[in-house]
Amino acid sequence: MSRKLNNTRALRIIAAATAEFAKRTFEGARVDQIARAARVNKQLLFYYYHSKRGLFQAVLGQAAAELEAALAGLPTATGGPLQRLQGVLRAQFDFLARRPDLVAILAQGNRTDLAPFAPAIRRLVVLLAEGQGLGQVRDDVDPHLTAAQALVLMVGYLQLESVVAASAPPLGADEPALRERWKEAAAHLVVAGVAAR
Amino acid sequence: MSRKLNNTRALRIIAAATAEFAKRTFEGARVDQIARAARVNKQLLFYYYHSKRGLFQAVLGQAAAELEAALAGLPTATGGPLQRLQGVLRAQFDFLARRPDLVAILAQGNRTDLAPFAPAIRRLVVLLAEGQGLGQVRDDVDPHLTAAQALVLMVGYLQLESVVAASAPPLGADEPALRERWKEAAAHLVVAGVAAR
DNA sequence: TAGATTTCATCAACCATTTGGTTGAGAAAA
DNA sequence: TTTTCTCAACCAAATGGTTGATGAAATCTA
Repeated sequence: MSRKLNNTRALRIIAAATAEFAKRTFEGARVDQIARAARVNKQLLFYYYHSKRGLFQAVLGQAAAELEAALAGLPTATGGPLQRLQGVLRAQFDFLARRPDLVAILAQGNRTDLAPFAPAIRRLVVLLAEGQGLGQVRDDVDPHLTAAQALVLMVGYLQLESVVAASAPPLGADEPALRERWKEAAAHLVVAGVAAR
Repeated sequence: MSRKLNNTRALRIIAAATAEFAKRTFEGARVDQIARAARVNKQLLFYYYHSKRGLFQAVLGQAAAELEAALAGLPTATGGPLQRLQGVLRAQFDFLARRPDLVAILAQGNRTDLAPFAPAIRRLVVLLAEGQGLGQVRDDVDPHLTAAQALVLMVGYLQLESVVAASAPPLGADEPALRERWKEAAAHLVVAGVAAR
């Protein structure tokens, strides 16, 4: 039962650590608290991951993997490249919005590690290039730059949501939630910005 | 000489604290290090600001004030609302890019405090509304939302610059630096996105 | 104005608590 | 019986915060 238990516990540890690192930042996170939340002895963390930093790397890696897997599994919309682009943008945003912890972790990762958002960007780049091939996306658009803009629009919003909410909100009671409106506006801005006229 | 000295030291403290908080996050920042960098006794920090958090609030307030002052002093471009909008976008980005410490501090502030980027957004809202009045900005554009998008595009980039750089960079040697290209692309995206057709 | 006193500003030395990390030993598999 | 896993107790270092004392202005007093 050790293997099973081990695995289960390792998962619990990663989950707890993800939450803690996301909420409190690497420096702010307390190893003790992670252990308690995972219902494990603190030493187990060091046994598995050697150090706080090692644990964080594990969390980061798993978060990146999760993101990549989720993006790969997104439903492929139908229609032309522009419509598919819009669909992918919406789906990516929805996923990121549902997993703010991943966003927080990965955004921290950028300081130490390589780009964990790369798969998300790549996906967009492909669609944009495809659109250019079909003459539906303007040729003077740089797919990489535009894809990165789209990502920043999504990730940046999720990190600054309270700023946006605090400064923008004359929003009627029945209006769609700010987040939904953002999603639509961002997807629209990108698509409209690259569409060949 | 006490008043002068006090003031000078207070300034040094704020400066040092801004740098430290920006680089290492509130939790990661070490009071000791701030004191050393400001060449003051550690206790002086507590004498002035009572606690680490208090010091951070002071830093945050001063950063917000600095941002507001700088934005107010931006040169007003000439031309129609759209051109002025583009000018303001460029100028705001330039300023924020030159003061990454302010960005880092203010972005942290959002978790605890009210929106410190509000003045920047307001400025954009005014221009957009003006453009709508003149029929140069589409009526279905929500000025608040669009202004926030522009801000996220700028601030988000500065926070995720390494991600963007790591995932996008097939950039030729003589091309303008990534940051410059981003500035232009972002300003263009926003302006083109709202312009009445 | 000289002196007394109160207030402001500054510091070195401390301190209680918390932190990441160890130790050594015992279960449980293999 | 060797390897893998788990834990309670421990520890040195660091951290935010405190104490008590001391120049030096500013304020008051005679």
